[in-house]
Amino acid sequence: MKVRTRFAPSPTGFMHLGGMRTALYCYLFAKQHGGDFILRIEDTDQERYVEGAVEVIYSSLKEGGMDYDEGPDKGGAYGPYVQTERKDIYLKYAKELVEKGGAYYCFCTKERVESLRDENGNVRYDKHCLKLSPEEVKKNLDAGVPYVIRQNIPEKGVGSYEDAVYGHIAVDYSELEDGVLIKSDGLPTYNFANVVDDHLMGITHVIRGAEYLSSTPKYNLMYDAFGWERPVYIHLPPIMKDATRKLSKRYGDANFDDFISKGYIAPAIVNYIALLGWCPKDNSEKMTMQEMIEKFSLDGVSKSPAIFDEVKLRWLNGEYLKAMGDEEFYKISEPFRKLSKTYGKYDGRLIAALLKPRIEIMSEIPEKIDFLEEYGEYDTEMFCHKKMKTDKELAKTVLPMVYDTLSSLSEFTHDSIHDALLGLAAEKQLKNGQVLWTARVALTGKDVTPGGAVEMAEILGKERSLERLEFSMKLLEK
RNA sequence: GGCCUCAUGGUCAAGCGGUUAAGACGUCGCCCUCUCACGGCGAAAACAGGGGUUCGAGUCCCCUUGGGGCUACCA
Repeated sequence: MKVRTRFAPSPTGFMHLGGMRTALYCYLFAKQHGGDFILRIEDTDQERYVEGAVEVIYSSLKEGGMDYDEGPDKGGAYGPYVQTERKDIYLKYAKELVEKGGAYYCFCTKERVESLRDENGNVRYDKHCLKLSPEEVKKNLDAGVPYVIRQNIPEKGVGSYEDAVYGHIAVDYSELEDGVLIKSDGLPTYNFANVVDDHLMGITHVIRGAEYLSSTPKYNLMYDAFGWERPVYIHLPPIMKDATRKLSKRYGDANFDDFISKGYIAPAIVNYIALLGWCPKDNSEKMTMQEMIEKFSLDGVSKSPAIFDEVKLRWLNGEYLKAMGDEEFYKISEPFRKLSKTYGKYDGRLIAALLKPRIEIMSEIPEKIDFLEEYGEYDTEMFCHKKMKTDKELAKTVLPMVYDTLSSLSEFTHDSIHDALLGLAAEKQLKNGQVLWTARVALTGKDVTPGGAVEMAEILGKERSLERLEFSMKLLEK
């Protein structure tokens, strides 16, 4: 049988990393088995619906490289893929479940249900309406009395199943309550819709967060009552912000889009979250999507919560950046270079190439290069460097030589500057560092720069380099 | 509160009865080097606690502690 998995988010906000990882595992598992990955929108909670959230789900999955085979914007043989568009289907199956004894109509008012609240504040429905005779039910229905449809959970017995990650799970039915399947607005709750849809859409493997671990026996009861085959369950441990808080949209820092705008790239994010809760057999860390598809395996999925570590994500992102071609980095870094005051004034390709191995996320770009535009009076103590064997007196003699050397250059390229400066050092019997350190300080007025004297001169260009050398020579005379 | 569930360095994690308890990030040190970064080498750093089972337990069982989840006409 063909494997079919589904990612079923509710459009209540932005795409957060926890959901992203669930989608990823669904995708990896399906693709590994040559199966289909389906996107279904669970929008039965009208109150939490957020405008635009569906589009974010589409674009995030696409950016993340998780192309779904069927979905609302893609079509497929099992549509529609939006639950509110499937309303009639649920009601039909709910009625069928009532016939089969797995559910029943409930006409109780909210007030009455509220009055059932126990000392812990938990409401547990007392099956009051289960005792209604068919005639009474029909009478109420005909009279248009508002109703919900509740699941009929056995009062005794144990519901158990084998989870592919957590193993044997057993819950006593007495712990479960007769939850609402169809709400008074006629829409189904998640508890019902997911069962009906997963069956109708031929989902073979249900992959979702571990928060459903203990309610799964309720779903199995429905599968059984309908006479449907239960899917394989694969529950996933949560991703945490820290030891006690789950990573959630509420903190506003777990959105995929936020990471993109901070200068992380999608493949790195996806690669990183894959590692939260899963470890490939060979312990690989940096993997392409294709490699992840090949290596994915359920016995490598862990059961314990994983804390999201942005420091490691940064590192991985940096690895991706370093492995990227210069031209590609030049292109994707454009929006971030634009944020710098140097934008448009220097050779963008040179700057990009210099930056690529030195940053982990692209939002670091402006601060790394803005110094190019901040040249001015600086502390000449920087010329003193013990290890380089440099000091101010040396600078006074070296700088004019550097000036002459550079000004005589007809071609101002990395190689020509490099050869000229090293040639100067050799000729004057100086250490490379004595010339280069001195030149770099004079050119930038900084003790730390991304790149050495040669790179700095190249970026600044001949005219600006000479100006700055001149400025530095005067500064030293003061 | 009840029920489900989890527990190896700071973090991600390998391990699936016998190992000097991997690896990665981070931290620190050294090397390379014109600073920074890259790269290379190295170090510190863990089986939550207590009982069993066993010749032998991080690995199996129980309890304790701690964490997470469920307990909605939310998903």
